[in-house]
Amino acid sequence: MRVTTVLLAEDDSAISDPLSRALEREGYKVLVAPDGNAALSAALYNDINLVILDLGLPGTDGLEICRRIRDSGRDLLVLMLTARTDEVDFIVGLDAGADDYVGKPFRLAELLARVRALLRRREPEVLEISGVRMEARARRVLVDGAEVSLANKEFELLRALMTRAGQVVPREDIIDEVWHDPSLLTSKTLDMHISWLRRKLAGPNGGVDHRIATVRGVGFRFDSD
Amino acid sequence: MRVTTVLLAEDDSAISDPLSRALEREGYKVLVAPDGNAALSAALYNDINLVILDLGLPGTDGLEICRRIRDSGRDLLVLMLTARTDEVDFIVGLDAGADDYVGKPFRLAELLARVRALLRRREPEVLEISGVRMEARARRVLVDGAEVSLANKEFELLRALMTRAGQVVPREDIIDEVWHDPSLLTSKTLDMHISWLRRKLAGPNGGVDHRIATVRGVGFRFDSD
DNA sequence: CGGCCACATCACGCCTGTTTCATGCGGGCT
DNA sequence: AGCCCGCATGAAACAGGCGTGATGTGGCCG
Repeated sequence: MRVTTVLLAEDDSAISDPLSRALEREGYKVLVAPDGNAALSAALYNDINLVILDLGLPGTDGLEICRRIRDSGRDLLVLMLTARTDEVDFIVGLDAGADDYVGKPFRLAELLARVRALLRRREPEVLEISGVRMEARARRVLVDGAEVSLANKEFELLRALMTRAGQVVPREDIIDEVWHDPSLLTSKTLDMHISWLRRKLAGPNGGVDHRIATVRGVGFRFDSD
Repeated sequence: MRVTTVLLAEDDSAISDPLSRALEREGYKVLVAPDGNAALSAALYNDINLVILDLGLPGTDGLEICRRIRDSGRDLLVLMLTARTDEVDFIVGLDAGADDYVGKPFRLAELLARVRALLRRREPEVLEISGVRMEARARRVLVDGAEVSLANKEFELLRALMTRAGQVVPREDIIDEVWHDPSLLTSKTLDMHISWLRRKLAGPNGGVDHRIATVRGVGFRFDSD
């Protein structure tokens, strides 16, 4: 599973509606659960990476849900959301095993930033394969020691390939991950970016890049030598 | 990067437990002391950078602990934490030598922000990267040995970039740190200051500055050569 | 061998993010 | 008051990112 999935456990559609749209725009797959039970079962039986959990959910108590999620041993992040901003709740919330805590009202940008920050923990800081070194936080890529400057999409594309080096990554997966938009499925845009990326990876002397292999009818593969 | 150690002097484990987890997540090493004596000896005999000191600690009085820490001459920061939020305490607390003061109940985000802000003061007195020497207390900057005079915002901006040299600092983070005002996010003001800063860093002969790199759509990076 | 299909590239052009210029405002200093 | 400096902002120049249609290429299958 490459695409990050967020479960939004929130009953107020005045919140969940725009928020889920914002999250989708950020490239996450979003599930919405309008009450405690739905949230819990969604969290346990789907492949979720992060739960945004409103404490004021109807049905099972939010804290209880959080605890049960923790007890289940699943590796997912919990970001608590609540109208009550006093310390008691935040303490109790963190104690129940939440990874972070945002009080309402919140700024959308802040919430998104927190989500990004939480998810960043699961990304490796530097990846080095076949002479290509990718430094995530510096957003920098070195090929055989020399820095090459990649555009945003190129960088994401390379990351998508490198994090699964040695395996074929289907076109569809790449598009999900880099463009977050299945409507590009039929487009040649991806090929274009592959082309640019290969050229940059090949170095300035313009040789042919041997690292990104095409698998006809399926996708691409970043070879680990 | 050195590890920053925080001493959490707090007896209520309902607070210290989750709070220490939150601090650890921020990347600090955390020690917990459940009473006054433990706090004092931990502060004096361990390599602590910052103490979060609950005034309501059992054993030795919190203010007294603070004074003793100060008297010991150790270079550490004290952030006071107390249920009593009236200004009398605040005054007394600062008088005892606290560097900052947070009343309960507090928001987690706020406490963490204060901690970060305090620790920023501890940042190295002089930072020297890629030929740029920044003397924090003197508020002076030398580029290849020659002093350049920076305006306030320029200085803060440069500091924000230099303290995270080698990493991309997102526009949003910079604005948080330098302007404390998210409404500037959409504005070109930051770019303006970047522009001025680059010009000054480039030196009088007006060459192009190579140190501050733009990362399109993300932020800026101060390159360590 | 011929045709088809998937992929690679080229050339173009829009659009968004960045840089810079010019301008104005306000606060501190003389 | 008059001046200078720091700083925000609008407009305009500019650059690079990125999607698309046209066109080339090579493999695969009949």
